[in-house]
Amino acid sequence: MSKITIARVASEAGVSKGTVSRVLNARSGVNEETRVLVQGVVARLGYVPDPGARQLARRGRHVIGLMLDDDLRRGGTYYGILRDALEDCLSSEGYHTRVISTERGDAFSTPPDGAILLGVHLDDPRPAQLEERGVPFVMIGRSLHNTAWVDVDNLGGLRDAVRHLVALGHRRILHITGAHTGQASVQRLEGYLTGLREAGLPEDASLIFDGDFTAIGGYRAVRRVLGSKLAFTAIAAASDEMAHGAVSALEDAGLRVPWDVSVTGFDDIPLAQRHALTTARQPIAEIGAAAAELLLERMAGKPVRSRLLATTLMVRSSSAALLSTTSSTVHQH
Amino acid sequence: MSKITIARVASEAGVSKGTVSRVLNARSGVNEETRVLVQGVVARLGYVPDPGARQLARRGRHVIGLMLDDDLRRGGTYYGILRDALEDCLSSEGYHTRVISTERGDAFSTPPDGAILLGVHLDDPRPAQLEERGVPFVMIGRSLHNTAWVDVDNLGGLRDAVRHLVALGHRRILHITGAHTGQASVQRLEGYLTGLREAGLPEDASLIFDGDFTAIGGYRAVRRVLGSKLAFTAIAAASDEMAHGAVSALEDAGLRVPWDVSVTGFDDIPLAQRHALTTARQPIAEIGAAAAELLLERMAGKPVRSRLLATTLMVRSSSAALLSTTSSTVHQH
DNA sequence: ATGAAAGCGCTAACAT
DNA sequence: ATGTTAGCGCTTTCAT
Repeated sequence: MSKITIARVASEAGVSKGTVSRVLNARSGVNEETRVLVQGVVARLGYVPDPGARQLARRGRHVIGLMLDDDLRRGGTYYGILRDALEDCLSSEGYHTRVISTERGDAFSTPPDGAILLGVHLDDPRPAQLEERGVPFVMIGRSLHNTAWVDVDNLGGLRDAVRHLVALGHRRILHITGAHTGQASVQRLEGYLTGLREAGLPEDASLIFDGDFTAIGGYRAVRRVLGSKLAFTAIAAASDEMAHGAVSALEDAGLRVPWDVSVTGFDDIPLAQRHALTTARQPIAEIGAAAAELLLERMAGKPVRSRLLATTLMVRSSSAALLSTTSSTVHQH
Repeated sequence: MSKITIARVASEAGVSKGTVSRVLNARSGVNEETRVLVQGVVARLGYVPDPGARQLARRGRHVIGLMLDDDLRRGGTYYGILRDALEDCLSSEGYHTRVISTERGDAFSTPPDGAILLGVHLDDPRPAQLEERGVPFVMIGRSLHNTAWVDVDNLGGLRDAVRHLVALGHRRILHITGAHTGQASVQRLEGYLTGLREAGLPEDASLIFDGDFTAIGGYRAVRRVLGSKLAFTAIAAASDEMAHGAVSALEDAGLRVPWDVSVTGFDDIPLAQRHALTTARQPIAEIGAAAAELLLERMAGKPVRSRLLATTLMVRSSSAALLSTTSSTVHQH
């Protein structure tokens, strides 16, 4: 059984390759009857156009650069999934993804035909460089530039976590922040504050603890909290890693999650599932898909668009209703 | 400036497209002089072959499957780097990498022309499935099967770390193991024991602590150690994550690294550099390159070969010579 | 509205 | 050892 080509579809439908192509690409100027006929044959044969041939014939260019600094690339979980999602979407459209390491300096020896930027900083030179060279691009994460971007609703995610905790009866909710440098941390902190505000709870700076997105950071934050005799019943961390560290520290101090303290994370990495952590899930695959879509639009010369994707609160067993006794409030053990 | 094609390279080099193609694909039957000449022009022009056209022109589809379970793919650091290395090597040979998720079950709707297997378990069905379908493959990590594999010398790496600690004067060296299930953990433990044996030190089961490859696991292991009044001056952890957790726990207990305790890791992830951790570096990119090479050999019908890659001990400031006073031995604080 | 034919950039036979 | 040429599967003129 050899591969099904457009020629096969054409002959089987009794039309020319050109007509089949027109149908495939939803081009105008095809008789409704013929269109239906061809679509039928396509479906029956299970024909899938060859992406490579397609791009080749379209005379377009086909290389998409995935630009990131090595640190991010080595940074873990997020990158792998995102990369896979991106590749999935783009390769089916006939594009080929190439990783361009900022550090290796091979950035522009051969500019790609389009680019996806990861980990863009405020004074990042890449957007300007690409602009200058006329390479269309989409950034993952928001920016001030007037460019296309895709981002997750960090604020909304943390706000949802706080809402959830408030609904469970919690009033003394701590927040462990991520690294100061990132936009995401700032937005998540803002989400935390928004959640408190919505619930009519006071914003109390003493409830906010610095983390660094690592499990150890979360662990240590809780250690500090416990050392400070602060009263609290819940912790909304800015990442799953930190939430995991926080849970561990609570356990090591003899507190039980969720009975004594409720904890929520952010991201929904596999670790969150393993530890049954309530968390705001980032739709990483969707972010990749959206980025691919927007980039293709840009490459087609369409106007700049951006997308903010919502998180989904995954309620698991690290959060529970506050017991209605006053004694349940945790004081220094 | 229009796109640079093989024709452009050919004319610029004063040869035919065929010759350029032969050079590009490292085919035999090209004069050394011409080869160098063409390579020069390719480099000067920054020519990159169009992946689509390439795939189209080749008869077969030339698709390499990257098979892993989603858990591994989401597992972080290692995967991202490896994937990049693999893609680098394979795409320059005209192959296209496709991620095949074991869980998504799309494994064999269209079998790839070759496959790289990650995270193979003892009773993994994939090797047999591939064998049955005649798909050549290479596994990353050793196995009992008579198949090609690439692996890092886990035993040697840990042994080197222990040797290093012994050379610094350490005698009471702890080991924190990884997850029990993995081959890598077992081999690293074996390396630890080998190191002790070489130095004429006794194998003492009470010096071995269970970790789980996470920072929190390392942190907790050290907590247990400190709670047990065990005397020790160094820790050889089976991963950087765990070493990092161990260092944190030591610090939190008022001990200073490396003055009071020396710590070594394994992997050399970016975190190890940030925290100046002495560690056995895994040559991840080389592993990818070797896997690509061996797979290409297999696909060319050459005999099965395997490769064991050495680690490199990166000596940084988490390890130091043992002070020659007896009092430097750490007891329960 | 449809068909015929000319490429897109590349590889692989077949010549030389 | 190198040049020549015929496609690979598709889109896109240009005819009809």
